[in-house]
Amino acid sequence: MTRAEAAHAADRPDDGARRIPDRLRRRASRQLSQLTTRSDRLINEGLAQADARKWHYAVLASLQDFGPASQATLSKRTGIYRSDMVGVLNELAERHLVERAPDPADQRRNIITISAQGRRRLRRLDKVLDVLHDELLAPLSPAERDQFMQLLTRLLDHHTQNS
Amino acid sequence: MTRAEAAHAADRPDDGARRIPDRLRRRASRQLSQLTTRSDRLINEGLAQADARKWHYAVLASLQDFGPASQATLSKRTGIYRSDMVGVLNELAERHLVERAPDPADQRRNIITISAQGRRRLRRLDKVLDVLHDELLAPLSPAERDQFMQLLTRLLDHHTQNS
DNA sequence: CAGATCTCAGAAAAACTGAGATTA
DNA sequence: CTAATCTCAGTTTTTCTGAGATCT
Repeated sequence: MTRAEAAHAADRPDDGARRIPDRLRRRASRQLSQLTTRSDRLINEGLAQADARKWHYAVLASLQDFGPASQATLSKRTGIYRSDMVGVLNELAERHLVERAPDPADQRRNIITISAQGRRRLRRLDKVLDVLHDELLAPLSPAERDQFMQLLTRLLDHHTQNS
Repeated sequence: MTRAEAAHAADRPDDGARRIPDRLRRRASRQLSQLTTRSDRLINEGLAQADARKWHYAVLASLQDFGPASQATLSKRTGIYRSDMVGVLNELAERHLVERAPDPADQRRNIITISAQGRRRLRRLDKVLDVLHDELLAPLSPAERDQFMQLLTRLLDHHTQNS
């Protein structure tokens, strides 16, 4: 900071007691997107070390928790765009983590199934993610982590209803 | 969902009491990035209606709260990349919201100052953002909003220290 | 000379759109 | 004929890199 900047900073109205944080730190949208930038970077780099990407995890977890599904259904569940799902599934199928078979009941659809290898992979990625989330949430106590997740989830549910 | 999918879903282990949410909803990183996607969209569209973008607000707010600054300092404060700052300031200067003058003390620097018109603009944008944040945080009580902000800020501060 | 600052051109990654082919 | 599904090609937006010009 230059001398001019420092001098001006000392003039600002809320100086001294400093009860009110500056505008930028008061805006939830900003704190959210800044934290998400950090979080995404942490997760992406961590998963990259395990030769995975977050979409891989999303698809495997969705298949494990909800069972086999068409690509369109998987798109809705994971949030991956229908057009990007193709590529993600190609990567997963190459590694034999999922199987893609035509739906006998509807020839337009593929039915995606997680393989035994895919389940092993998911368990591995879950462990990696546990460690990464422990780092992400490090400053919070277990109770605070629950609280945080609960607030996040309520907000997200509210904004997901109408879409 | 197809019949096959529904049948399989009924087989999944945690069905019934449903104590444990599915994997994807348990991961803070995922909830965070999904909420941020919604939040960013809300804010961007809201600001667009006022012919502004979130970087405009960030720069104006930073200038108002901390006083005139060089572009490099503004970059650090707002999180806008040094190379993108040029374009943002061009847009703001075109609209006469800031003034860009060479620093007499250091000819490499520009000193950016908010104008009277810029301060009016900032007050206007603050009102727009108040409304948008009320929508973003709608499901939370005032106490919960504080709690949420406090948790967010602690997390962000923790991850901003070392960089 | 090393290092900081501003600027520009463009790479990289992610989100998104549109349309063709196939089938219901 | 309309609508859904999968696929591909490509646009848009945002983030980020690198380097040149100028100045300390």
